[in-house]
Amino acid sequence: MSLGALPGFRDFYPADLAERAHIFATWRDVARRYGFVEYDGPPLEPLDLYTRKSGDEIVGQLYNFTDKGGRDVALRPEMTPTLARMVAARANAQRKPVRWFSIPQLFRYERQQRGRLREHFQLNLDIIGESGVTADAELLAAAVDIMRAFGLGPADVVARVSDRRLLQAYLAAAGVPEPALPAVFAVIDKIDRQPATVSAEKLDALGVGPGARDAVLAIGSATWAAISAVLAGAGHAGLVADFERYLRALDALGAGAFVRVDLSVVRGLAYYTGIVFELFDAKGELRAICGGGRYDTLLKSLGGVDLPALGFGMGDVVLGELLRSRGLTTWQSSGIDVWVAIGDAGDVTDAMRVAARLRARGRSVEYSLGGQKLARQLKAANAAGAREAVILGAPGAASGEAVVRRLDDGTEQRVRLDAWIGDATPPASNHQPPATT
RNA sequence: GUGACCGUAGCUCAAUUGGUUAGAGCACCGGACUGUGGCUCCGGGGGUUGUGGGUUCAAUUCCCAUCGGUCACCCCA
Repeated sequence: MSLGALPGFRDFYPADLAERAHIFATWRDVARRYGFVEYDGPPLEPLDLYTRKSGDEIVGQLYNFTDKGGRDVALRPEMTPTLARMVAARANAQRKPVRWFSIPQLFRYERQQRGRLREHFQLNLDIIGESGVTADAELLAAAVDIMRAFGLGPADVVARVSDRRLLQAYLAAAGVPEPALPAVFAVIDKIDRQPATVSAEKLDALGVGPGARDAVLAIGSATWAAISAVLAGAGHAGLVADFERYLRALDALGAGAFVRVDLSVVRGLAYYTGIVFELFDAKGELRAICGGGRYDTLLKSLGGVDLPALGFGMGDVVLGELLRSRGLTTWQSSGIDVWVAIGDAGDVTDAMRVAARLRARGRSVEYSLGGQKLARQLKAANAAGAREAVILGAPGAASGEAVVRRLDDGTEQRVRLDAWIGDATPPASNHQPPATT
């Protein structure tokens, strides 16, 4: 296996690429329905585009090197810095809000695990230049509609939504000391992945009192009614009203059934400034399918333009695992349209002429490249998934006639070849359900 | 980067717990059923048992290293 792909990198065989193409096509279709337009940037960027935002420690997770011109460069680990640069360069010329999406291949030097490779494709969908919560709702509704487009419903996928400011206010109201907040965020971020006793000990060590500690530990199961009551009582009626407008907007956009308020969603620690969300499979078996939120200060710190922004990333790896586990494998190839076979009196050049004319009309056509007897040709036609075979030079056929055989039920029809080719039209769709044998 | 477990054909798995030439199903290729596919039957290709050492008369089996995979940390853009 010395010739295999590098660890964490994938070979895409035709069946694998069919899945990838299906995912991309679905992403593009929903993005288009929401008015987003596609962009792209270079896969290789200056190293400091990433260190400027995240510090030098991120270098350990980058594919970086010095190029032949002495420049420190890195394969892109994320799209946001590139987006920020591109938007900043033409910020004044863009109609606001900007709705852009991209499907970059991203790279990170990390030890791979299931659902996490060293390379993946990630849909990035961002809205720039709108600070109201309707934009937040629009963004999540798009993510939810992507799930729907793949055939996933509320029983399959849950959107957990939170807000950095709500969480902070809620913790303060519960009695968490102000200086301990960042460290408490870190504990909450891990609350599902470590025993409650460990989380409790960490909170104790941070000087969080017993009452506040219990509130933190139960934060994932706190209902919006309970949370909003606490916040309203603590003088945060404005925050509560804003978030409720967000939830109502999600309902209006048809995404409400997927949404669950869960303040324990922290989304890392870095640059999110407002509403954040994650999409999970409802069974909780896989990693997050999608994550995103509002990052109003990031563009200014990266690219110099001060515009509010929000976006999400959705990778192809976990999504593909989820679709396969749910049996939603509609990308399987449906095979070719026509196989041109030649009988006794036929000649391979006749098959070529017929194939050429059918192909010119958009049909997918194969014929036997090596000389084979008819039984063999039909066997090959069947293996190729052809829907019908046209047999030239069948015994007793008049000049200009051919036999068209349907391969699903074996029925045959004698046709005038010219008329039959003339009737050929492109197939309605290349995404038929898989042909079961 | 740290730790645990696992590596046999393209895929899923065998090989009487150290024993002779490593097998089967599926897939692939071909033949027969005397020139119209799927079924059936027959045959074929394909493995340095991940790799390299070690122990032994003998290693797929035991030991070490290395590479790869899985999982948990780390990290999550």
